[in-house]
Amino acid sequence: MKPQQKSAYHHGDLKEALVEATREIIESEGLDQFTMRESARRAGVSHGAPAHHFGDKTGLLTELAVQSFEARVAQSEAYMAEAGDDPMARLRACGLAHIDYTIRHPRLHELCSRPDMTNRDDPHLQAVITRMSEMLIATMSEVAGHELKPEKEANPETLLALVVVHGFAALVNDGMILADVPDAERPARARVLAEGVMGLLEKAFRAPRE
Amino acid sequence: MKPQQKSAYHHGDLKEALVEATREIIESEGLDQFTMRESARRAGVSHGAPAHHFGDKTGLLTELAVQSFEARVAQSEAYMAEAGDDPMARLRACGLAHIDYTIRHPRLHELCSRPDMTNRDDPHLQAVITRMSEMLIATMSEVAGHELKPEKEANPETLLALVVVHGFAALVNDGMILADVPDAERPARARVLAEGVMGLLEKAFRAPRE
DNA sequence: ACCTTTATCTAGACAGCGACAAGATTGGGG
DNA sequence: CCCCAATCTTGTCGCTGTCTAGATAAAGGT
Repeated sequence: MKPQQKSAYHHGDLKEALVEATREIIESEGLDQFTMRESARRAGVSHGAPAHHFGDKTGLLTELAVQSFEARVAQSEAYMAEAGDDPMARLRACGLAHIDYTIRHPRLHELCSRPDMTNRDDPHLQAVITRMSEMLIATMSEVAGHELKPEKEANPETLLALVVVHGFAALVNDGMILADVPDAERPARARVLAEGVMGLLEKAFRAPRE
Repeated sequence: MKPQQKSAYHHGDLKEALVEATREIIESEGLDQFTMRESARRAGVSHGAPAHHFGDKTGLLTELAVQSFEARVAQSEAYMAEAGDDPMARLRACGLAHIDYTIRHPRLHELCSRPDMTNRDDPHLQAVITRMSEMLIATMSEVAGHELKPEKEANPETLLALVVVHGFAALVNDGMILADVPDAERPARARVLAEGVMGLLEKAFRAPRE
């Protein structure tokens, strides 16, 4: 019953092994270096095996994208739990968590933001994205003091928060800032900069009634 | 001397024709649909012809990226010239110009932000990116009232401006907002939202001395 | 006018890719 | 015990990017 290779056939947990191999390829070599055949090679199976579990290339990548989103949400929940009960502190923690995850896993984030490589109609993918959106709206609602509409573009504060988190991480990953900083130090340096930007932002947040 | 096809050989302006074909493929079909062979087909030459002018796939895409950056910078300059002399108005125009270009040409912007598909060491590419950065710093310096350092991460205001422009456009192109709006209306709708966000932001900008 | 040089483009080959189909192997339910 | 369904292999197809050698045409010197 162990998920070891009992024989050439019936690997035991090939599906997860393929996803894991794919994650390793993408995180170390980059998204364009991934091929189904290379994943099969690393899992020690033939080049046609992955198709049986995932249908096609998009299917495999979609499964990895789902797992990445879940890890992102989990990290965000952990940061927020650590932040205590103050709504603004929880919002900051949420933003910093997303920025941190995006910078620590730039290739996975790239995968997650590429509709041409993932199946946007996949129910698991839709579910985790929905869950992530609801988390944000709930957090923003606590700060606002009343229930906000689920449409993110409905109120400028939600939009601004999204824009800053998304934009800051993208700026780092696109090499427009902190490009010369070693990878290991980048998350810490980014956090300092992000806190500075967020400090500036709170002026805009604390005076919502003009 | 006309750049028409004088004969099968010596197209006359094949290099530019290939770049143009590549632009059309990418803007209409997407970045992953582009192949050197398809560009050659559209230009009416053999599959090996592009390599002579660009070396390899990256060379061709780099040339297109350079042209895209130049168009972006040109549009930004036009918006700013139209905005008059007020520094804050010029900064707003600069930001709106970048957002507009990014949303109108999402595939080209994707190309420009993918180091794995373009040669970052290309001198033309470096030149136009440098020119773009200098424009931003100069514009921010006018607003600040004194000369800012060229490092974008040096002062929070510059960073925040970058973050918001970059992030807003990315949010739209990633389908996280305005996803249900038809392509034709999206730039106009985005502009309204962007002006709203920028209005919120000016509170943070107008009180730089805490 | 001729001939050579050089830039340009063609044509063919190669390995690697994703997808598909057909077959081999294995484990579990009747 | 046996058959069935799930799992994995093997071979094939058209496509890709890149490399090579060769064909063609324009330009320039004499």
